[in-house]
Amino acid sequence: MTYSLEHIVGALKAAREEKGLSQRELSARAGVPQAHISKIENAAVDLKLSSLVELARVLGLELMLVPRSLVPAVQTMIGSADGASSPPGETHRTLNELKRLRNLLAQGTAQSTELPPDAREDWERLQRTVNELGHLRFGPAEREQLRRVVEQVRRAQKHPKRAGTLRAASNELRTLRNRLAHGIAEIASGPKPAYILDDEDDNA
Amino acid sequence: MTYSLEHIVGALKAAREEKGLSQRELSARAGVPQAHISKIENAAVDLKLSSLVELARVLGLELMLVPRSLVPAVQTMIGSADGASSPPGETHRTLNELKRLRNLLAQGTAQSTELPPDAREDWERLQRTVNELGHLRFGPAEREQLRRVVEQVRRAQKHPKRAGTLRAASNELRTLRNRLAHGIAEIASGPKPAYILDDEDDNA
DNA sequence: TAATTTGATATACTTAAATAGATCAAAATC
DNA sequence: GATTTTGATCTATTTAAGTATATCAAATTA
Repeated sequence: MTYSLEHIVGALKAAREEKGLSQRELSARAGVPQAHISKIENAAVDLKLSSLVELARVLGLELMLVPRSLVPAVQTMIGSADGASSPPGETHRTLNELKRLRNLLAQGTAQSTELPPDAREDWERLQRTVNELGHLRFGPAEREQLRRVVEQVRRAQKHPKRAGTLRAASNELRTLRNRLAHGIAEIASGPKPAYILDDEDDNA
Repeated sequence: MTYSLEHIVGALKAAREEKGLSQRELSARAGVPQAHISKIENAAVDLKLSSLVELARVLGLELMLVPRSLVPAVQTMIGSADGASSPPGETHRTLNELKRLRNLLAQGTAQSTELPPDAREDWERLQRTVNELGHLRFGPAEREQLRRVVEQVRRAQKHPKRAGTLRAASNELRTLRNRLAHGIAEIASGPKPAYILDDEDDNA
């Protein structure tokens, strides 16, 4: 296989991992069997253009033919867009942490109607907040804070009647969200995104 | 077929035409049958990645997966690199004109040994000069001048004993070459390319 | 520790890309 | 006007992508 094929195939795998998807999850989204995805990522097939385009689309990528002389410049652009403020692999871990939290909240949703009103409010607030985090950019410290929130939610689910744990988790997640939203404004020179905040915790 | 597939296929055809190649010529270089190239360019097959990569390579292109958000920027870069100082289609016509001239000179080479020494020298000078033109950038006026040179060479071949026609063609081609080389230096801000010129017609 | 998920590999089948070569009408060239 | 070149289409054959499904060992999660 030529360099270019290996490069394409490697980029697909990296993009899948970057999005925190398993091969089975990508399979479900792209309509391609998991076994075939494994072969593709291992360059064990010479895949068809339409298959490549579909996989790329699901992963937020577009296939382009670029004059060879411009390849280094384009690679630099891509690198700048991807690498900003996260160390390698960090995005993957963060997405996995967010996934765990969403799973916990999804599992517990049926039970949350049995909670006292205060706790149910915390639960819903957690769900709203976690949905606001997906596009924000985490560092290791932020991911560690997210992990603590996941722990707190897990403990709260184990002892539903223990007062305050869900509230603490909700507050900490909100703090994390505001801190990240604030940091994004600093990184992105330009007008800040317009947030409509439901809480008084507004540092923007 | 999705937009992206059509885009890729269109870019291949445009690149082939830009280089002044016929489907048969591309076939010979890429090792793909002409009939298949026709189908590819008409989106009548869902071609394999290895075929695409090979065609792209021959055409001076590289296949890249680009984040969707960067596609407009990359397209702008590509447009700037291609479109500089030539109107659409101009490069194609110029390459065809250069091809004609090369063909004429190649056909006439065997006979040129029968020419008087002066005329033979003009012939060789024409051949050297035409080889220096391939990478230079023509406008409509320059292409018209090239066309006149092709006419002059054709006439010289019809009447080999008519004095001066070959010399006139050789001089005009040299003038065109120097003008283009000079123009290139003006377009490309930066150090001028280092030419080693065989003639006194040195305007650099 | 047990259960679940993951990526890799296998079998069997269907569909189509790729190839070789020929041929045609239209366009371009001489 | 005659010849050559071009892009498109055709037939027949071979090879392999794509699919469905199962299974496995290793890794991860609970």
